[in-house]
Amino acid sequence: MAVTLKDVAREAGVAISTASRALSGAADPITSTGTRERVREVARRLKYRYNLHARCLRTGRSETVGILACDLGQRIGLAKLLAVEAAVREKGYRTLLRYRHQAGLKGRQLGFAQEFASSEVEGAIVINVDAEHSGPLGALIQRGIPVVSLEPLEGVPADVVTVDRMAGAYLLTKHLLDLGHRRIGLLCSSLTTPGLAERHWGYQQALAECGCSFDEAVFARLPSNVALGTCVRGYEAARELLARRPLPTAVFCSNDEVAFGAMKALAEAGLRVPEDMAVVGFDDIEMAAFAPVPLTTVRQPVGEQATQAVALLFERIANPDDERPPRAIRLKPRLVVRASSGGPVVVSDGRED
Amino acid sequence: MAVTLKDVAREAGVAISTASRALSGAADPITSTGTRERVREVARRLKYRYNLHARCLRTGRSETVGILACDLGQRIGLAKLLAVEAAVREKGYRTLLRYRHQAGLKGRQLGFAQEFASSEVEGAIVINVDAEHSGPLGALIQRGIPVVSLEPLEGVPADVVTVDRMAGAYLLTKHLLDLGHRRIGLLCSSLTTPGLAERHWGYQQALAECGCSFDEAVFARLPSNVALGTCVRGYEAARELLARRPLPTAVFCSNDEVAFGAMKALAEAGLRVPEDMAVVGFDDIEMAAFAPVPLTTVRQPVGEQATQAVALLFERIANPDDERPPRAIRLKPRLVVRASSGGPVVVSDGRED
DNA sequence: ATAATGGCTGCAAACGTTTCCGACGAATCG
DNA sequence: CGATTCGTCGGAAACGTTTGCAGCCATTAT
Repeated sequence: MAVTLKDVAREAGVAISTASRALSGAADPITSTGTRERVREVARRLKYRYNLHARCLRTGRSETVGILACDLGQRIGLAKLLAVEAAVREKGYRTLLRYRHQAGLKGRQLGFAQEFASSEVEGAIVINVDAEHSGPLGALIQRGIPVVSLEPLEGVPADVVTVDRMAGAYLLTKHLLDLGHRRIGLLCSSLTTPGLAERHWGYQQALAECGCSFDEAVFARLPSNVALGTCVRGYEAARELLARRPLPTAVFCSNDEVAFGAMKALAEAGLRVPEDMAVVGFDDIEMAAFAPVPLTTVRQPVGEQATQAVALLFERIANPDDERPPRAIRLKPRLVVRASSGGPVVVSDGRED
Repeated sequence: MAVTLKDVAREAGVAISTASRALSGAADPITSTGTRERVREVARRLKYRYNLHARCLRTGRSETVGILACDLGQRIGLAKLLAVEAAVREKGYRTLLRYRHQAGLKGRQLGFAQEFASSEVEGAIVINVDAEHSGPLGALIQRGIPVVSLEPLEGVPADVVTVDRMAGAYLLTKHLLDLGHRRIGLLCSSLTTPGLAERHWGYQQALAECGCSFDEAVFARLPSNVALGTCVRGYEAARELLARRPLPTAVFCSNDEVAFGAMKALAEAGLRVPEDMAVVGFDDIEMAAFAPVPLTTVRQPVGEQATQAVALLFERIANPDDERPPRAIRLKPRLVVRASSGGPVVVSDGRED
């Protein structure tokens, strides 16, 4: 059906091997200029396209990296996905997307990482996985396929390029403390999940420096049903928090979407932002500046994270026998002060840590 | 390096073909239960994984569909991407992501659709492409690879499953007219791009029914620099619109992100929503309900669109020789009335058209 | 008891490409 | 002028899998 290398060779009057050389090697004069041009002309005329699987089977390289993600409810995750895709493409590689909706998890217990066929991908970038998949990820690495994660991973010997959430949380909390807040609410889905625990530590550290301590009463958990959407979950958690007394004077939201939800809950309760309650988010998605009250938040260096992760991955791919231990790169986020915290609107770059 | 079928066969004491049959066929008793179990046990022990490229080369099927997208700046496009991925995965196929950042276009003039190698994908879903790529898409179809698009496509014989934007725009405009508005601003990037032109028609049709006509003076074009982000572009366009006189009493934004930008411009100008100016968006992204003023908009049936598109694609894949002409399915969007338009908050389902 | 039947299994070809190796001609050098 | 070298090309093997075909053995029917 499809036109193959044999057709091109026959039409051009050369051997298959010659045709292959004429088409693959870019500048190597392993074929004479005459035949090379002739073969290429024929290939163009016949609309020849190489067969991916034959080439990959023969060369042993698939020129593909897998992108693994579990929950892309937040805009920041999608931004990272796109950034990784761009960085991978920059290297001339393909991207295979493997996405597991949270809702679909119960259907199949098998981790999706181990589902990769042999030589399907040469490496993988993990945007975001829940803990249940760390096992399969380990199996992947054991098969000699390098993995780089954008989130902290426990018990898996993978390189990680993370955004220092602790520093981010510290910056935000410090910012609120500097503005005089002493009772700062906390809205997130868990205190123990790796990425979130980090945030909590940063929050607590800033509190401790100020002589304050964490009061469980200001913590409201997001509903676990992700099908609700992150804004809605933030809204629900905020309503729960607002029912308690005494009210905090500020609230720390685990991401910008949650902050949007919280703002709605505050507005409905007749509370003004930031006069009655300050609000800060996390991520600095584009909409943060367009929130009901422009949102003070912390910016994740998405592009840099993707670039570095992909660079690390390709380094591993190029040196498969290199047994060097997993590396961890932590990128510093940047405080973006807007109106929702009530402070003077400035941007400090937070590199002092 | 990797463990192959030959290793499994040798270890199990059977021929390669037997091992293949024992592992591939699920229930066909083409091998005896004894050997099948034995081979599977060995495969499990050796952690055998089939080689993707060898299998695809032999069978001629790659079990992969490509996902093509050009500009994913809006949340709705990402929602569609994820929905398509889920629907494809449901069918047991892989998804290959091909994304072209708008900014990267000038770099390579080659359309990305024709870049697919032979037998790399069995079909493709187009989320969103600009007109420059319609040529390459045609070439793809000519190679016998079915394509289904989620946006209207000109001059390309592909199936399309679109959301009826004209109906959506009509619903929104009618809604504003019913509320007494007669001068309705229009914020979008172009009046001629397929998807947007549709919207404009719906807008004009509703206007015409009411005896009004379109006044160019209420149309403000979004800045073309997509790197700015959609909210910012909406903000800029709205500022331009607000500088003109007489002011419209309502503004129709080409999507929800633009509406966010517009709201900010309105707030800065001291105008209240909806009292001084009503605002409507398009798409109904999650955040629409969490805008500074909850946004009246039109909901795109994302899940249904993805499911139908994938169904159509697999129908074509299953019947490659079927020469039936391209089909077009138009899904009806649904009006979602919130506070930003000033009407009574209800939800009509717009199926009367 | 012999022939026919049918279930399992092994052999080998094929998918389309890359690449090693040998061969051939021309060109260069001694 | 003969020998060596170099550039160019063709032949053929190999990558790992699926699958048509043929052969084998056990079972059943005649």
